[in-house]
Amino acid sequence: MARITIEDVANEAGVSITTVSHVFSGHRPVNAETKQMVEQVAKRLGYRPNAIARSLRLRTSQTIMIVVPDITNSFYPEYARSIQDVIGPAGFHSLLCNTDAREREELAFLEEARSRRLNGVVFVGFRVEPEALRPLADDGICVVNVGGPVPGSTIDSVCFDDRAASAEMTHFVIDRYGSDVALIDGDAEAPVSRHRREGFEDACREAGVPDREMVVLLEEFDRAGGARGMRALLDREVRPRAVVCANDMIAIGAIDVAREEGLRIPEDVAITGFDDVDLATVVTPQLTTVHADGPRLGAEAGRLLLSRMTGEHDGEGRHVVVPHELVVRASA
Amino acid sequence: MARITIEDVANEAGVSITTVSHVFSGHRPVNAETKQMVEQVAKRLGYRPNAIARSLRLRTSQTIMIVVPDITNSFYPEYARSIQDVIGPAGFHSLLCNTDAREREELAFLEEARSRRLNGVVFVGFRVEPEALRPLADDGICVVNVGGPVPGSTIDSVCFDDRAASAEMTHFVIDRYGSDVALIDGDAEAPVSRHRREGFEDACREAGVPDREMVVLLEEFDRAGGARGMRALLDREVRPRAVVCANDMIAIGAIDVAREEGLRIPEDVAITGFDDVDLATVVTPQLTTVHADGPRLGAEAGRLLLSRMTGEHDGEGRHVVVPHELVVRASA
DNA sequence: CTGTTAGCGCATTCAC
DNA sequence: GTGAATGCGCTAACAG
Repeated sequence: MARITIEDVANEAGVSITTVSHVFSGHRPVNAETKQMVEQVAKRLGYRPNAIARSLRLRTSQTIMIVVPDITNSFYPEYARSIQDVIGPAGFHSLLCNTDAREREELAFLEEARSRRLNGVVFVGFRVEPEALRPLADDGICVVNVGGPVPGSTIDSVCFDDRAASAEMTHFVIDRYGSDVALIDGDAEAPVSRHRREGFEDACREAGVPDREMVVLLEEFDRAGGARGMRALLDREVRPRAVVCANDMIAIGAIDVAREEGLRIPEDVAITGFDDVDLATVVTPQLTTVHADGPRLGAEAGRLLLSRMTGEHDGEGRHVVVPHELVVRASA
Repeated sequence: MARITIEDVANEAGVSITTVSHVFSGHRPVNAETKQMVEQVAKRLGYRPNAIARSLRLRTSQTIMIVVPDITNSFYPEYARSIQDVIGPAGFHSLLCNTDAREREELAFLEEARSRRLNGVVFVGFRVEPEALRPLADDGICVVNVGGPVPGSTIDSVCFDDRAASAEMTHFVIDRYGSDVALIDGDAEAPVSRHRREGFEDACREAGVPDREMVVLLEEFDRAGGARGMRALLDREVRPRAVVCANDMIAIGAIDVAREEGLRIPEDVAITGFDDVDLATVVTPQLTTVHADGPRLGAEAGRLLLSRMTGEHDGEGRHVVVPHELVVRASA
């Protein structure tokens, strides 16, 4: 129960703690016999180096924090896994943190990252401005924002061109089904939703839909939100011919109620998603959606972060846009 | 860039570090004015207590580790989230760790937990015996194993009765479609798969299926594994009338290829899942499956862990079995 | 090749 | 009500 320390090992082995330290770190040559002996003693005693003490001394925890809004949306686990795949081999650990898209949690995790002297943070913010990341960068924490750049900082950023993608999808839908189209968006404030909404509006305007006739609903980025939105849409006097959804989960929810109501998809209503998560090919009909490559996004973010943490890159923040792709399947 | 320490604050405020420490901890009364002043200085300087130093001193990190085999299977994120929901309010943080069901990773995380002097670990092991948890318990780490108990230890455990559930499902299927039934299991070694396989075999035997005619395939616990398994099954001379799958992801994969082959479900083949993840109600036809309540499992695990970490309970490990339920939908 | 020593930043025991 | 001093366990000068 009383933890074995490096000192216990040193005493037992009859050497100094310095020697023990070095047999573990390899930072300086140690006599082969001594080394072996120390290793044996350590094993016998069940010694485990105290990572906390080491972190304190080294002033680095070799760990990063991955902040996501909803771990329940499979887009994020895949994305997170991909980050881990790139930073893990370099010897970094990671904390996966779920904010539920709440401002308080977002801020709390950011503070937490400072407290724990983390080496890096990859942040998907829904409530908090990217500006909130500046203090971290000032503390020397490497950060990449998933979203827009933070000018004049060392903060890197990665994103999809959500606005363009959403506009493309909307154009596609209008071409096929006419301008009687609605959007079920995911969230009033989150940057993603704003961008996807703007893209939708861009396309509508270009198609000559007057502003006042644009149908935009704000729900939540999940299946229940999609269901609510679809119900609201079906209650209207004129039902939309096509429904663009701000992500796949919403689209699934929309499909749920469309089918409940006996509507055929896409014959009666066309429905599109966004993200192209696994679910998209599980629903019937398979979702027409925007393929937003989560793993790719994560890998990109991981690479940026890693190059900064290793010191390979410093200076002004870089910005990379990950390409998306329209995937036309059966739902529209 | 140079981190502000408690000493900086003390100097700037013209008090001792002891005082600063106490205004933050509240562990001893501090003159109201002094207190306010210190707080102001701290804010102005952007002081953040160093959690690492604190952990070293206090010998507790207030954090736990949640180890899962596949963060990409939505069962686990939901489960993990639920653990966090119970331990978070008590002031504990958590690390979510993904092993990809690999022995090396499982062991590495366990060691990691010891190194980091974590307060608790909730472990879902696929490769490593529960016995491997003993050293953690010996170190004073609170641990709950998701699976069987570890006799004579302070390790708590939670599980579903996988074997019974699997047998129930198999019985149900045999009742409906006859004894021409196959199992696509998920993994040769993992305890879950073993139990689900045993349940399947129990039921087959009871139904009079001779051992040598039992069809049991071992694939992986994911969609691709299910697809492979189903293809193998369809290549056989006599195709099974019903296919029991060891989890929902496998079942989805099986459905994918059944539909590709133009088979009707359940008219031509019945297919069942296990877990009842979100996907189960997204596929067509909706999955008949065993509802294994991930959030409930997590909550139970979290409760056990918390009661131990707070010292409310100590002594012999407790074991709780979370009830399951057969959910009959359209696929069988 | 090995050991002594000085902190890393904080909480806390004594002493005042 | 406040402060000085000690040590949590470890690494890395520095000094043999």
